[in-house]
Amino acid sequence: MSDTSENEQPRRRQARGERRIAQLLQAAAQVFCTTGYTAASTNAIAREAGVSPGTLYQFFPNKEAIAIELGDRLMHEMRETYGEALAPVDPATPLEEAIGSAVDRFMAFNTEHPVFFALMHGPDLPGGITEAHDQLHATLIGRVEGLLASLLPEAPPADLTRTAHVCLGIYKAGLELVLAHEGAERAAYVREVKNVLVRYLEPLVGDRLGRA
Amino acid sequence: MSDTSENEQPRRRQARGERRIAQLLQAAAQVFCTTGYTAASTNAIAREAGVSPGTLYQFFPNKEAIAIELGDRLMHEMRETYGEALAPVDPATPLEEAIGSAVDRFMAFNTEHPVFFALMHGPDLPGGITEAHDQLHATLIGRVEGLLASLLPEAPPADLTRTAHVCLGIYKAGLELVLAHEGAERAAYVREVKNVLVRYLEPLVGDRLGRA
Amino acid sequence: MSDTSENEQPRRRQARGERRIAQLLQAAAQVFCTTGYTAASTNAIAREAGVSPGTLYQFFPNKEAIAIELGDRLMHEMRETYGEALAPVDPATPLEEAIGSAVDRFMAFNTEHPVFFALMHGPDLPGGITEAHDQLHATLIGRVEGLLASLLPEAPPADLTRTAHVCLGIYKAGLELVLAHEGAERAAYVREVKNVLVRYLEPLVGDRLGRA
Amino acid sequence: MSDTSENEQPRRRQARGERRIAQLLQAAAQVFCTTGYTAASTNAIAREAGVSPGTLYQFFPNKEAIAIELGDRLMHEMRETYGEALAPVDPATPLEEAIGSAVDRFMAFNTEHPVFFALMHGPDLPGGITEAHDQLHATLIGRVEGLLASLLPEAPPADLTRTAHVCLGIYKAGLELVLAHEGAERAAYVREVKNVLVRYLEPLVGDRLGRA
DNA sequence: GATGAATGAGGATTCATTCAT
DNA sequence: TATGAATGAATCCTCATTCAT
Repeated sequence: MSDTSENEQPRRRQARGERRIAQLLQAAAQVFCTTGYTAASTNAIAREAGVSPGTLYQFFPNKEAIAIELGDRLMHEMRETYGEALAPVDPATPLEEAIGSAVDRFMAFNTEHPVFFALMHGPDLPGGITEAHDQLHATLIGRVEGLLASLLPEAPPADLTRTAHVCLGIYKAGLELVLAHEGAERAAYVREVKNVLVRYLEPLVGDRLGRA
Repeated sequence: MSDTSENEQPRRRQARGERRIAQLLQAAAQVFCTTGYTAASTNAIAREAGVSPGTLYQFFPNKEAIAIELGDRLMHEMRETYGEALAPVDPATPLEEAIGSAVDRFMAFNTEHPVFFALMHGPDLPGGITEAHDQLHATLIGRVEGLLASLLPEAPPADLTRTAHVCLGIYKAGLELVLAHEGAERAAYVREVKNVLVRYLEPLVGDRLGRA
Repeated sequence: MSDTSENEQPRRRQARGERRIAQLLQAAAQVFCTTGYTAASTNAIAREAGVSPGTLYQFFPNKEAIAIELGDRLMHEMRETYGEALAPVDPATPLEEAIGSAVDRFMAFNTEHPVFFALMHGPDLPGGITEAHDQLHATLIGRVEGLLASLLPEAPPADLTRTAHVCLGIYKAGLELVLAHEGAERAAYVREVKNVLVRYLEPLVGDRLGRA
Repeated sequence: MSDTSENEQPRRRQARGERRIAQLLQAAAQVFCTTGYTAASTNAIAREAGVSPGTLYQFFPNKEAIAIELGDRLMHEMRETYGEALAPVDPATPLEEAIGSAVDRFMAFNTEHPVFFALMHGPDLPGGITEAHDQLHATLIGRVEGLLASLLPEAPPADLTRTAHVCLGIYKAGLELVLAHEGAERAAYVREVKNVLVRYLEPLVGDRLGRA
């Protein structure tokens, strides 16, 4: 009846739940990485998490929801780790440096969280109907747009969006290659991704530099 | 039962078989496009082809085999339509023209054969275990390498392969964006893809031009 | 922990328990009405009641028990509302009036408590294995027998029971029709039910009237 | 290539399928009778039929479809066995005879096909949303209306429909009682059902007889 | 070759019920 | 008491594949 009992009892309960959720998400990450999103089964996720199927459904209504939550948490962690700082770029920063550091950070995060790729890639049907994927994609596009906005302050919104899509596409394609290689070759691919992006954005940004 | 029948019957049978195979592959293309490779079911393909599942298995041992054959035929048709010409490029051709025409041709083919994208994309698991996908990918890489070889005759093979992977990655990412849009926006994305590729390759090719 | 607490605590607990039980039964009524008895789930009942599944099982050992208790309370309320009066009928009362008022009262109760129908109907298997249903049914039959006994004092028990079953069957069938309609049509069906019962019982009762 | 081969091959195929369908429907009838429609599971039906679940789904898309087909076949058999003759009644026939023979025939059919009752009863939720049940019910109402139309040629359609619903309700309630008893008691209930119906319809038909 | 019936394991999801807290 | 997490069998249904005809 005291405040503590009313606050802590539920907290302890929720704590167990939270642990289970984390455990399930981790298992889901594992399974998504191994088999891909489409082929991943809720039963497999539950098995990987060492719980019964019923338990999974106590926390998530379906596979989609798991993917969405996973994506949310990843984006959250990304923001926490690298800060909202992805966006604002000091106009004085040379383009190569800006791109280089952004790519490095993204890559670091993606190599540490391979699920991210699986989620970005999404289901294999061209149009990709999945909410999870769409949501993640939209968030990413937003962040890239933010970054680009600081680099290309005078670009019309439509162009900016298009450029963001192209950059993200390049990054995703590059990421696939990076993840597929190791060591020196991986590093080489990272360099290529940066190159492609820098060279692609250079002319767009050029005016700014020219004026400065 | 006579000798003649032994000569002609098989021919007729093979002809019928060929028709069936074409029919099945077309149906498979349709289904792959609609549902994606992973989610496509052999039963659905058979239904779409208007034949029984058993018939399908008379020509293909499994889903994989269908995808592989489909990829082969697509590559074949691509070669027939655009010729081996993709590769040899007159060293005098300006880079933009070479890239532009190659992208246009690829894009034309891909828009006419949407399956191609589904096959390239393959199942959604990162590492891509599927033979069908791998095979198609390898062939494509080969062709791109060929094209690049004529542009960068002095590049070491490892660099060439890497560059080919990057170019194909850019192209695939671009294709996804192109297919996702229509009209003017689609055209704009096509332009962007060309831009990206040209700007990426320019410095590599530069020496050649400089020398010329 | 003191003696007083042993006297008062239980009372408070019982009071709370009673409230919980009432709450659960009301929720169960709601769910039974919405989804039918067979399809009703204990989890759904608990959710509807705003408590956890565990709490439900603290008061009821299973779904059956809920239905039984619900039936009991309904019968109890029925008795309290309309009195034991259902049974004793002044022999001088004309049959139509006796039947008419009995049907009206039953119908009023049933329209106010739609669960009643769900419970009477019971699970959809012909033989009705459910205790809940059986118990309710038995009680109802008993009451109808009581009513009939006052109308047909000389009928042999076996006939009386049979007649009671027939009357209850007619009433239940009629109730279904009544509940399925509204307004004037509903009223018309109520009239029909009365008609059927009166006409069915008339000849059986006739002797009594003739003799009197 | 001859007509026979084209006609008979499929026929033989279909023959196997027809047998399976009959077998599945019979199994479904069994299961519906035992457990009721709502609680019946497709797996249980398949098991009862001695086939795998997949086989069941080759012929029926879901439980509903099984029930519908079962109902259709039952109605069909009913019509074939007792003829469309249920409807037209010679105006000279005494009411008791007409009702008596109709009830006898219905009862005979229903005792021989206990599923019928399960299907008529339908799922246990009051509103009964099931197509199978609705369809069967509609057909039955239609037939009863036909019968009544010949007895009450001057009744307005709305009354006729209502009367049909009441009669069918009485019959169904009676059937439940009849099926729940055996031997002499069962016979007694059959008599009661006839009584109820005759007494209910007598006054409505009376004019006709009066005039005759 | 062609058919379509048959399989049975596996998919997502639900549910009555139990148990630690 | 109350909670809500946990269970695991059971639900419906699908699918790649095989096989008798």
